[in-house]
Amino acid sequence: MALLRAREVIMAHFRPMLARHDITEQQWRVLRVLAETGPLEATELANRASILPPSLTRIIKALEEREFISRNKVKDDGRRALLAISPTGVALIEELAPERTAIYEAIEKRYGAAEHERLLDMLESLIQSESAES
Amino acid sequence: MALLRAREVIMAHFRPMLARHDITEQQWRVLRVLAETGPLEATELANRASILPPSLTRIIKALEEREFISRNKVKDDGRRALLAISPTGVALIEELAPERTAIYEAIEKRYGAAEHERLLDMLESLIQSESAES
DNA sequence: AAGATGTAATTCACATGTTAACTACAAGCG
DNA sequence: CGCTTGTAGTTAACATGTGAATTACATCTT
Repeated sequence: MALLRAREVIMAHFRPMLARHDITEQQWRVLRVLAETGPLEATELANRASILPPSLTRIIKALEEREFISRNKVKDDGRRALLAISPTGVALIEELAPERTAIYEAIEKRYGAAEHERLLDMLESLIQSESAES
Repeated sequence: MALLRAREVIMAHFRPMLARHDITEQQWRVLRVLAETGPLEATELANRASILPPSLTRIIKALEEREFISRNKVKDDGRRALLAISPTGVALIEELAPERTAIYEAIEKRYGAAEHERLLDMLESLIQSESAES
């Protein structure tokens, strides 16, 4: 599957950066979503980060132990909890941001900025056409 | 990452079929590669199926136990082994082929055949431009 | 209020992804 | 020949993907 291979070659560029800071790709995704969107409940976070609930449970646990995120129970509903990125987490994201941008720009340079954008549009379109199924 | 989500929505269509026959997506990929290409050594098979060696070792073991594939050591080199799909494996692939085709055609119908082909070309191009790095 | 139903999150079991270390064998080199 | 280097495959350790079952809590219904 071309989608699989494409994702592999892209992520290969980011892995050294993530390994240097001892976080996984998924942990990074979770932190980025929280940094960009603000505090979220677990279900919403799982959707936005494309991570399944069982995985998210484990990731949250790991990130909480390292104090990159915090959790606060929602009153009025004992099930839910609001997850928020901590200052430490924000600092990590900000530290990685320049490198992340540089990597993306390098990819765009090789592949072509216009192609890159067109590819993203097509992928979004594909996701739309398929995810709208009953 | 759009690539991740796109892959998810596509594979979601195939999972019920695979679950019915009690094989995983990766096992299916391995069998298809062997069916299409003929007997291969493990390294080559791993590359073609986009599966890492440790995963392939486990998958081969599982497929061997169910007698979907066979392995024969290469004489002159005690390390290598030729992996080949068995008649049982071929039968499984052939049984699934029509359904697989139908699913792809349904996707093309929703997304557009021309779009689909263009997307594949762009993905291949991206893979080329990135995988050629030193 | 008690029971049925629904929902958020977790836990379980197993398969795979990922990196590093390791084994077994081959090929080159002094 | 014995040693080094290289290569194919495996094993180990840990994180995530995946589907099913479970827990805890809410809400609905009567």
